Amino acid sequence: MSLPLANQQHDHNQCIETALQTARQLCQEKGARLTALREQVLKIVWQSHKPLGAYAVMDILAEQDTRRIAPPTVYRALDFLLEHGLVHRINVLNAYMGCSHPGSAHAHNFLICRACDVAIEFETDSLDRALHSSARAYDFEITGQAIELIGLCANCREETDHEAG
Amino acid sequence: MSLPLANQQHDHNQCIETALQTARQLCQEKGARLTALREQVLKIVWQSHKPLGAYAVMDILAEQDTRRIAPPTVYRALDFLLEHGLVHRINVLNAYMGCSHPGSAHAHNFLICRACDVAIEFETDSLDRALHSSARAYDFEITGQAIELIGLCANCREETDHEAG
DNA sequence: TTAAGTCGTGTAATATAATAACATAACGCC
DNA sequence: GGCGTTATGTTATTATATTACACGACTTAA
Repeated sequence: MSLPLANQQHDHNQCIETALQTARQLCQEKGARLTALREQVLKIVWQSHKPLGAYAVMDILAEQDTRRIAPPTVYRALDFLLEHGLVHRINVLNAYMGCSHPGSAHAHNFLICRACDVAIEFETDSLDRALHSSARAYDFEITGQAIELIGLCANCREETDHEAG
Repeated sequence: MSLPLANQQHDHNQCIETALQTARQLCQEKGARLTALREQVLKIVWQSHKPLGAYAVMDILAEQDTRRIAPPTVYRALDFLLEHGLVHRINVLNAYMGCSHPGSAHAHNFLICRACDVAIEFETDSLDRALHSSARAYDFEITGQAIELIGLCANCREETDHEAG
């Protein structure tokens, strides 16, 4: 199995372009208004594969744009994007990142590297099954989930090994 | 399978007592100092099976004690308790709750009822296996995890059903 | 028994994250 | 154009968490 794109050298502009295109299409289909501001925020969040805090987004927004940007502006845009599945919130980091598979119904599971901060979105049937079977065992109805694994990605572990060895 | 204690009528004083006893023993074994303040905070966190915010803990502490309590006091105590596995942090709620199985090596998975706020700690082999197999697939080394499932517990779902029906 | 060192706690200020409440502007539709 | 709805702007505030430094209590060893 090959490593996820986030861990490889890749043309990230392509990631951004794809994300924006998909977002536009999905919003059009749903009749949701992907306004200039919302698209700008989505693009900022997609600048890298690292989750970005709301205030970081705000700062970048302020740089790109001369007008003064206040927190609600950013949070509203993020809320819109969250609602439509275009970004995810990483709770352990209080941060936001672009969704890699918007549109497709899928669970939101993350591997978060504490060295390089990259967050990798993944899904597996076995995990979903295990989660639902646990919930069933406790007679619990799942309506949302936050699965966040912290650790070291392949790249960073390599570097650490080199330093150590 | 019977419902977890948190969902049943039970003598909660017993929960608290057990938690405190276990904590004292574990700390003694490890040479960690469970000071009066730390024990007091642990007891407060254990007042219920609902995660409690740091500032809520602070308010209760202030009520119990005439001296003024500042945030660092609480956070330091919580940090100590977290370090020694006596409490958990629930990220989706920015809140803390007592650990049901301190001392035993175990993963920290939670079912969080959004109606009654009770959080149930659970563990299953299949979930652990699925998590580790996912991590392996992405060549990722797990060092920490936050598995938080949001939804409705059995009790609350019953009530909702009654209302609806 | 005191001096030095460590660890725990107190205190003030500040950083970071998020929301409330209300005003204004843009858009979509007759 | 006028009207209702949705989006954005603006100010203030709340919620969560940390920094930095001071003080005190206990530990150990000269």
